Amino acid sequence: MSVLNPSLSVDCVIFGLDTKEQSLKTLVYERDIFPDNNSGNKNLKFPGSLVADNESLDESAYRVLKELTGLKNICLKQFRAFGDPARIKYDEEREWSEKHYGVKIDRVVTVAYYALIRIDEHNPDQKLIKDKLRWINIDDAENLAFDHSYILTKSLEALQQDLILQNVMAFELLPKKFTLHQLQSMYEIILGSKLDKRNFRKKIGKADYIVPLGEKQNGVAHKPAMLYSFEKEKFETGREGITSFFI
Amino acid sequence: MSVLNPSLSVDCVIFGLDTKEQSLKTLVYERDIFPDNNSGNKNLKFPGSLVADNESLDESAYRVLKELTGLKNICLKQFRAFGDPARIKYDEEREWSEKHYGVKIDRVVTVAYYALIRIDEHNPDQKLIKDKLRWINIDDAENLAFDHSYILTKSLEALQQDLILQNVMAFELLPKKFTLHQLQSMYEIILGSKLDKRNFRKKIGKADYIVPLGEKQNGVAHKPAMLYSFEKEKFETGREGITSFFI
DNA sequence: TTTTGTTAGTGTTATTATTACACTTACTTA
DNA sequence: TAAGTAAGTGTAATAATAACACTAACAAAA
Repeated sequence: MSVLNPSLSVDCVIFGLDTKEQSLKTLVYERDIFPDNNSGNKNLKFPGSLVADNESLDESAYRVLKELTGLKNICLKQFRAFGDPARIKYDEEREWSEKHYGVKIDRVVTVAYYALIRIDEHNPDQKLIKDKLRWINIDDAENLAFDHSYILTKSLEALQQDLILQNVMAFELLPKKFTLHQLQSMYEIILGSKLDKRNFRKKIGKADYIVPLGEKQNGVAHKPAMLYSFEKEKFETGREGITSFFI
Repeated sequence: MSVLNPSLSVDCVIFGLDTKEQSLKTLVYERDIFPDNNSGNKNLKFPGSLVADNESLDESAYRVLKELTGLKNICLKQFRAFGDPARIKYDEEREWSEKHYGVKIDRVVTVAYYALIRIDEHNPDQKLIKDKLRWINIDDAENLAFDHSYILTKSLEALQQDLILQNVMAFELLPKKFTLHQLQSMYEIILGSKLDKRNFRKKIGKADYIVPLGEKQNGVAHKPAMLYSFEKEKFETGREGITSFFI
């Protein structure tokens, strides 16, 4: 690999939808620069790295994600750069970074990306998960390393706004065949609020890109639900039906 | 001043509302690295500079704007980073940058900001305007230096989206006392489309932060219009009335 | 003083979107 | 066979949007 730029990094905020727990989590990478007992979350940071001199920001983000988590074929979205010279708060953090990357570090501007995946589908590399990576609930993500808690707040705002303004990412989270309950539940988890079932279905009914398959669930301990699929082509061309999603 | 980071810059896309010409312009800085005759817009770039090592991105953007245009007290908004390693397209551009900043330059990631001002109010420094700066119509801004035409496209999208989702910046463009015609006209210029007068006024009527002053224009060659003012406090707290602006 | 040009200002109707709200059905498991 | 669970369905009130055309008040020109 080529030379790393000591003042430029990318960070990936990976949101994981936990459909069982009905919660939204984020993937963090654990280091051991502060002693275990009273470190709080200071050892936890988002997967990220310095940018190499021959790669674009997007390329860098995808590379880093793959190297640090094993995740690929997921869609990252750049949402902001963070450049406070005091982002690196502790001497230990700076020392860790210098040792880790093998370069002298002064200030680092980071370009942040986010992605949204299903935890039960795209699980990251199991060896990494055991060793360094951990899913934490977004509500428990205070006082992360650097300014990463602030980045998390901003990325959640960006995600919610993109979801409301109809981002395709949301649909790509679902299995190929899904029920309206699953779809609604996904919106509720991400937006952090409950939606009315009947109004939700009324709205979905107008979207021509969400099509019933004429096929039902089976093996469930309740009335089996109709399965639906998301038709990307219809979504991208036209996009009639839904005006805006649940503002 | 302190050391400039050779791989990190900020660029400011300043949108200027030209109320007389009913058009949206942008402020560009002219260089002389390509011969005058066949250079197209290649000599034109947005005001921007490398970032100093002790300043935040925001500070850098405000500093650069002031140094290069004389503009201050305007609100810049960061909207994206651009990091294609091939952003610098021509050898001449690289050479110019190296001479200009006095550092060796490989690849530069730029963090872009935009602002929206009224051309007839905040005119930039007159000496600079004569010498280096120029307002150009956004429709004539093709083939600018580096990737600045692409940056312009993206910044306009960001501006329009922010305006629709009710950004305060728009109101700060207007004189303290303004007519509904001026307000509508501003929206039309920025959004690039015409709005219905009656529906517009109906919508504005619901916004409690746009208040009639009980005072009229005078000296105009037509029926004098009621003057209104924008009340920032009411806008920031509550913000009842308008739901979303003209999607 | 009359005419011309210009922007101000106003209401209705039809359509569509939003919100709030409660019961029966179909399946599995105990 | 009962209990538990999610599926699925309709209405009515309110609010938002879109399309549409004329009269009023002023300054300047004729």
